[in-house]
Amino acid sequence: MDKKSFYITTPIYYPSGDPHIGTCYTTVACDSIARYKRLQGYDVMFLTGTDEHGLKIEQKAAKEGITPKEYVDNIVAIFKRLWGFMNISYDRYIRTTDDYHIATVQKIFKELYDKGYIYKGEYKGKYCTPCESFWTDSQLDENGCCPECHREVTQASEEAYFLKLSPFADRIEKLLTETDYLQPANRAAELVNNFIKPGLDDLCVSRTTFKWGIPVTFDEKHVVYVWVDALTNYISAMGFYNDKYDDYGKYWPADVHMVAKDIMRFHAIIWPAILMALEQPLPKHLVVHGWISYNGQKMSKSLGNVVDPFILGERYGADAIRYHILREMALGADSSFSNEIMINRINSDLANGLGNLVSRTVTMAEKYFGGTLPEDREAADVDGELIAEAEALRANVDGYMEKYQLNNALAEIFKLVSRANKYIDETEPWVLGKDPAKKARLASVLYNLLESIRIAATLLSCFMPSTMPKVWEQIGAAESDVTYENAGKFGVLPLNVTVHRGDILFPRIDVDKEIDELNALIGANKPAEEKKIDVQPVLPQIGIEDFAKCDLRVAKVVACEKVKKAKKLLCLQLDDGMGGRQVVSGIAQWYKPEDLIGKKIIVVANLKPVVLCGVESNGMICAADTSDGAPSVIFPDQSLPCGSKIR
RNA sequence: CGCGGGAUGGAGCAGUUGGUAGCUCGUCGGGCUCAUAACCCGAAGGUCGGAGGUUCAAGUCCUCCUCCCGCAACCA
Repeated sequence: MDKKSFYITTPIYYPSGDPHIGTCYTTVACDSIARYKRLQGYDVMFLTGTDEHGLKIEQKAAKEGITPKEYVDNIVAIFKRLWGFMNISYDRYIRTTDDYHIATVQKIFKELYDKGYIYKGEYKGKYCTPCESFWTDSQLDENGCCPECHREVTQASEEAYFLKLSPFADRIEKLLTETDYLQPANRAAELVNNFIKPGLDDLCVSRTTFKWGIPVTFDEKHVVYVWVDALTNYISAMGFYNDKYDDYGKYWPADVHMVAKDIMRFHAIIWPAILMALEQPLPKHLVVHGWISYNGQKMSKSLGNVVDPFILGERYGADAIRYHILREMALGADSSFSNEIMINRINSDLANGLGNLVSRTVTMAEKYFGGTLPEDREAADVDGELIAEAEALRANVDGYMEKYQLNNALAEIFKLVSRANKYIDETEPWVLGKDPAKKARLASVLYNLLESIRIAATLLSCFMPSTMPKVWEQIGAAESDVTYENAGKFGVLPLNVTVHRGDILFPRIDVDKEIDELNALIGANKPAEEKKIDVQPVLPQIGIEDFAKCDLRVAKVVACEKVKKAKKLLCLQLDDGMGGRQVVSGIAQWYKPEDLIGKKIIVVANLKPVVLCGVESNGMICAADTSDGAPSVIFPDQSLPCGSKIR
């Protein structure tokens, strides 16, 4: 008889940098679901991979003087090493540079073109000739110039292919609002209001300005632009329109695409549209999770607060990291990460709770019975509650797993761990141990504990796959005891089970000491990173007369406040030695008003006035760009008089 | 009035279809000693952002307001 199939995917990650804790979260969550489904007996297909084309990759590779393929090969190796390290049990790893994927994309592109969903049009935007790149207005730098080379851009257009989305708008809206496709469903409003109601724009799906992509077969100067390339990985990996695999009929439609909220839009709107155009079935669920923030801040490479999963995993073990991020992260919402929260969680749940429970139970079995329980038993009323909870656990966990609420599933399992710890206090086995007449009762108590542990550890093995087998070993459970089937039953271990005391499962961590050491590690990394500033090319030469046009002056900040309605703007009142002036500067994220008041700074005094967010600005404050994107205001010699001219 | 999310004991969060406000951590007190200074019990601590309204009854529904966080706009 055929097993029921279950197909789950992570996004394919863009290898423009090393993987971090956020990519880790998605992947670990998918892995745990995949393992749970396997435990339940499903025929699981778990797909992950990398999205390897695009301008950014091409440029990064060029900068390092290697081919794009060499560049992505290097990063993919890091991804795979991390997934190995984190025990990710993916069944297939797709790279969009694989031949079979390329073949699929080309066929799909041609089919959509033949059907009339893709048409040739004009792509308009700001174009930088030296970089051969188009930029949207929001990508341009502060001077309205190219964000890469900071030279002027021109309004230009190029020929490009577009995918029609409007024919699918109604169906997509219904998909989002009337089905359980999108989870959590409350995000549907956001999508509908922002993208569908204003009218779906046709999507640019090809480019001629870079080469690192999949060529359009019938128009060689075009390469396929990200959407049709990346999203179709979910079906090309199953052999759709290619000869590499033959599982499309078996696994498609996918049961779950899991993504972070930043790419929800593409999976909620564009991907269904592509499938509708291809007349293929739609995936069953799109599960969207939030971001992990670090000490309340958004995690970003430029802020230097990206959590490196390798460092943490080496210190605490992959399972502890897996547990922490799964336990802390509620499905829909963002969650904050900090070293302190993580260590406390590991200590209280894993070391004090589960690890200690196993330790004390196994120790008592050895101490009182030499490791092997006698077969005589004596039940008592207090046993009932524990046993009932243990027997009900699997069904409760199932319920949460169905809804992909992994944090709640884990909470449920740890309730049983707590209950078992309490049971030890209730039954006082150390008292029973002193009375030879209570041997049978003591054996019952320890057996009930071992059984509770067995059930919890069986279910937990999906979340912490490397540690739970050690638990099984310690409590004397055989492989046949730790099945899904047996996780729903109490009384599976043999009556005369033999335990084997082992190493401490999760060592307790000294919080203060550990945090100091982690901070030291981060501190050690910082200076090294600062050396890696991308030095920007020097602008074209100018004559001294051009420079003389800039009137730079020393001025003192006499007052400073945030501009209302603007997040990034500070409004400064300056004493420029000429009666004063008001300047608006986009540094509110990095400087507080009190940081600047009373200080002398350098101002470009003859800049044309502009109005920003309704406030007039007469000049510009000089600041240096730093490696992390934050400006660093230049403070001149504070004894200089206001109005001093700089040349 | 750009879109959306949020505001609940010290911290982080639950609160389903409205009916005595819960959980985890932390704090304080007690118990126990099998265990990884772990475990168990108890206590303190909240006018559920503010103001109105609907209702016998609102954290939970309606209106207005304040503040925070993403995205969009402004980083001269």
